[in-house]
Amino acid sequence: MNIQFKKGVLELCVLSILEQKNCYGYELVNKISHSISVSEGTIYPLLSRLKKEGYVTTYLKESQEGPMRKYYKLTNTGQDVLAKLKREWYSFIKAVNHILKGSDIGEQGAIYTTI
Amino acid sequence: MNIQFKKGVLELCVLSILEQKNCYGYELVNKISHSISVSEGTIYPLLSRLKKEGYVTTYLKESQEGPMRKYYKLTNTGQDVLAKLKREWYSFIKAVNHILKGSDIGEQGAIYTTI
DNA sequence: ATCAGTACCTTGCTAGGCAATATACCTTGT
DNA sequence: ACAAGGTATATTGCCTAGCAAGGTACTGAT
Repeated sequence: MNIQFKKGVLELCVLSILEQKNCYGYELVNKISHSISVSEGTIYPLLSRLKKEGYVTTYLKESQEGPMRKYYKLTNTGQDVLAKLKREWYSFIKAVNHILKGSDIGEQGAIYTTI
Repeated sequence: MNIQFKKGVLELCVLSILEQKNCYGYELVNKISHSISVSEGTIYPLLSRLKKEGYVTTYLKESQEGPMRKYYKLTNTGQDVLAKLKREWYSFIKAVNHILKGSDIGEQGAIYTTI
């Protein structure tokens, strides 16, 4: 897994998951790991950043399976940032695929984007 | 334009363009700039890296419009690396779009990938 | 001569991901 | 009782890659 590709994208992923459901850090690591390899040393500092920026708020909740969980909840600001990041992401991959297209077609299939 | 998204992807773009045609640095900056904002201070060090890694070779050629141009040509190793990077890129965006999907459908359209 | 376009390159800075490490809670097996 | 493993949080130091800013130098037009 190319580390560099993830730069900035994990923030998008975390915000997107939090839009669907409040989560705690460890849960996010596991959820994301199904699709993208990621470590705790990445997610926890990222979550601190998101809170510092005002994109999320936190609350504590007890757990039967271990120590306290710190849940993260998206704010209105966070929702706006997420929408902007999504737009940027889709236009970015469109731009990259446009550059790759020249040597792509009929070689490893095509990418069809409809936005 | 989100700077972080570009991390690692510009290498893919440069290699992909060079697969289609030998180019000099300034030309690459202009080509890529049509789709993705990028600066010379990014591309020139990147090209040095690619040469150091043995992904490209270089040759000089005179120009009527200015100083000498340094052309970059993909090596066999470079071709292999490009193929691998492309595979990684496509599987990466597939993974990210899978994570985003939950809140995506019927909101800003869908991304259909066929690889 | 001076400006703009072409063409190359380097320095210092910044952001974000990761391995390693640390802490502490709870359950299960021995 | 206690060790091991899963759950859960957080920090430190390192590395990579992109960028703004600055520098050099050639050519052609004003």
